[in-house]
Amino acid sequence: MPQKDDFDLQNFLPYLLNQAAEESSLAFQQVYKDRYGMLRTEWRVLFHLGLYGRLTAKEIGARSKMHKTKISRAVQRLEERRFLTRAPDDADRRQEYLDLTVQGRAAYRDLHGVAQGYDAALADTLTAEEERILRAALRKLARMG
Amino acid sequence: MPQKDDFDLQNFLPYLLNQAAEESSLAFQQVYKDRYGMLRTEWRVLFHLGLYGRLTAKEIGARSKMHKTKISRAVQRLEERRFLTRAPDDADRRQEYLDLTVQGRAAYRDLHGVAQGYDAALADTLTAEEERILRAALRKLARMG
DNA sequence: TGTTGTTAGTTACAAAATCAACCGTTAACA
DNA sequence: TGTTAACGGTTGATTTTGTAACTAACAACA
Repeated sequence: MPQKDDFDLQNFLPYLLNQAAEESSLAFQQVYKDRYGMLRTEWRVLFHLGLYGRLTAKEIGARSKMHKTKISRAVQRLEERRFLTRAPDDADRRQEYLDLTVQGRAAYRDLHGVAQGYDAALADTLTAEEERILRAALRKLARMG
Repeated sequence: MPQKDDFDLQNFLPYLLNQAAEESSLAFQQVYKDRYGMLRTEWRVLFHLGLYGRLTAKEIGARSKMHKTKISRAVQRLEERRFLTRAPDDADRRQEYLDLTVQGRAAYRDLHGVAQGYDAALADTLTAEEERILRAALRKLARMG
């Protein structure tokens, strides 16, 4: 029982997805790294706080599916660099509320704008139909509904 | 000039791509790790050699876009575990030809089959049109033509 | 209350990725 | 030829990630 011999790495979805993900994030990665010295985890935490406002680390974890140790370390670094502050929750002292500082919000606005422009530029390499179906298919594969 | 406020992480293509890539590779990762103790870099090198036959590390790098240190270390581990051998190139002694051993080819055939089945299972969560357009769009984004 | 189990978050240690410097070989060319 | 630059590949130091064990706080319920 021979295998279809046109099955190579370029046809393997996980590989294709990974290549596309890496390639497509390269230029943007450079921006948050160069402008704010951030790692991807930090940019993600910043983005969540900028978009949804005050959150706990747990809530960020639930939304982003990042592991809690990644979040913990990202929060530490963002705090050190004065992009966010922690506020104790008196009703449950295990958790802390995270808020962006003025500086954090400025970075968020800046990067949000860059991301939007970058996303549009990527989408421009696709037809409208491709873009729509790509997004739908990716959501399915990522199990986001 | 306000920003479109429906732009969140779930709409940011690099993020979506990354989530889909991670989610979709999880189960397969488990297979080459459990059966052969391989890392992703090693599975990729193995796959390239299985698919294209004898290659140098440089050629694997050109095809896979992996960094040369990753490839160097993956080759080392695959050699230690007797999945491949090195053959000197007398015409250019800087480089070596890499060949799979019998054991390496067996692992390749096994994993190739698993990958094919896994890819088909992923594709089954999509409609035929979605699948076709997804692959085309990913190739564009990954700049593979 | 007291015990047991769970949760939010951190820390310690191991595994892996990244980056720069490096070695031996080949190429370019004076 | 002799010198310099470029190349293929490896190594070592540093950074980042992953895994598990941990702390402090809360919850459930005898």
